[in-house]
Amino acid sequence: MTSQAFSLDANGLPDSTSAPAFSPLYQQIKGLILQSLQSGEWKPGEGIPSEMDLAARYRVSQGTVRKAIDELSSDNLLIRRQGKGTFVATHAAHQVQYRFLKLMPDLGNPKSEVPAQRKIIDCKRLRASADIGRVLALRAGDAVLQVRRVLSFAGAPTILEDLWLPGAPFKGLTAERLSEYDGPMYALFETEFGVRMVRAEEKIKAVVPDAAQCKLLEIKPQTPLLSVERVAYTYNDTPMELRRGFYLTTSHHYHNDLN
Amino acid sequence: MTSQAFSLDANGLPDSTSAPAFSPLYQQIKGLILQSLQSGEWKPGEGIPSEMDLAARYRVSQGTVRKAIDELSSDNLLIRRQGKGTFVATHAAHQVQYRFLKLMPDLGNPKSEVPAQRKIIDCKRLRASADIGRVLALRAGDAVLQVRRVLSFAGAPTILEDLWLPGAPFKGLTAERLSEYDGPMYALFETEFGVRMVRAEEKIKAVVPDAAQCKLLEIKPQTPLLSVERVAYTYNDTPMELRRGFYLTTSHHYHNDLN
DNA sequence: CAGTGGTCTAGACCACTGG
DNA sequence: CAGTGGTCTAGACCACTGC
Repeated sequence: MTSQAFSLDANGLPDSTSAPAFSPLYQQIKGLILQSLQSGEWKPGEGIPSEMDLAARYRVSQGTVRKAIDELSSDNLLIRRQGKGTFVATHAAHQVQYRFLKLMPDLGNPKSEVPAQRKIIDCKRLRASADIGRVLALRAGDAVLQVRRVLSFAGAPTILEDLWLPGAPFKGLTAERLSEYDGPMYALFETEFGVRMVRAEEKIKAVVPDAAQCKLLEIKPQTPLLSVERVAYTYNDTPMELRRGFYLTTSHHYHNDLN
Repeated sequence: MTSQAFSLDANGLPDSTSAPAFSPLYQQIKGLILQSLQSGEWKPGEGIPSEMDLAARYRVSQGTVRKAIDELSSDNLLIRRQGKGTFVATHAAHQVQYRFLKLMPDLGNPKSEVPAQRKIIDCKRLRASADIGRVLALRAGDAVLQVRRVLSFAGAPTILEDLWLPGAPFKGLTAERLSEYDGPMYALFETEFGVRMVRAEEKIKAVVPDAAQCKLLEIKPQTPLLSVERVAYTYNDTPMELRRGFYLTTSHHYHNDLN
């Protein structure tokens, strides 16, 4: 790919052709950086070239590159570290163990939380149902990986998760691989399958568990649970995971900041 | 207040006194703008001076003011409109009716949702309990306003809310005022009491309703509900409202975007 | 048309990191 | 110390709004 793939010249002058859709230079730079991230030119955890280097590469000023990186940084795709450089964000960072998990203990601060104990209940391949296929943008009958697992905190089963992954990108994922891996599941997806989850949407309801769920979570019937249905996306807004979690909220809560 | 209340000169040179805590100019400008917002110099919905005017007022460049406004804008305290100016954010904006309410209908897009029907069940003054007082940063025994109301969508009772407000700032708030007002409650707080809610935190659990709640929401016992406990803050991180909502999630869900 | 926010540049200097 | 991101400035021009 050339370093001048965008349609404005270095001074931001628009094409002479009538172009009602105006896109600022820094947005186009942002797009180019995004492409390099998708293509794997810079991998999660690695550093990207310095602002000056990128400015030279794209033939724009440092300020323009800066604004592009600013946005990618606030989108949590890049992480800036003064004096060191700019790095590709990763779920494997030691700092925040579970970036998408918003369940917190009612008492005590989250940081002192002991790491969750994970147990894979089931992991099998099957054909996508209509519902699952639609959410994951698959064709009817495409292969899907289905996983069920339980997370326990301090020995108490607290989260039951069913998740569905498109078969193709996750070829070779087995219960063993999942069990052996010590760290966030999304970190394994990054290192083993090159799939980086960028954002997600959750729909939350209150539900009554069925018998199987009661048994796995060791609760008595009628104990209300939080149903958390998550769709996680990679770059390009491609859905790559459907996950339905059932959270026991007797001593935990789902935390959300509004602004 | 002078226009030079900050401790750096116009070129950003630090005080000669040893100052281990470095604060960039634009952060200080941000603080000054924040003060003007708190003091009511610019009221919700109104426009603030242009970037050039503010730059002159604070004796800095337009770019520095710009960066300050950028942050306030991404904090949802200001709203920029190209060609028109920069305005103080308000809950009264026609566009987004309920900025803090994340309950969405399962079917149909949120925008076509009919406005909620509101009904005040109860509104009384009492002394703060230990729990409430702690959350609202009141002294034990301070006056507190307690409100209970029900929101219905398309005729179906869906949300039961209990809320507690500090008595002093909301002096004069009655069930009548609440009932008569047509619009978001937070908009009424702004216009009638000069209290602007800036951010909030929510803790969500799944619960079983009691008899009174079943009756008000017209549901049968054991129907699980979402318990949404919200603390809302004004400027300065001052807590100004505790609200406990019970959401019926049979045909609605709590929506959350993760990134 | 003037006035607003939005983009872009070029250059200077500061704060932080690591060798 | 050199290299990185972070701040600040000054000036030019663009896109949008409303009179």
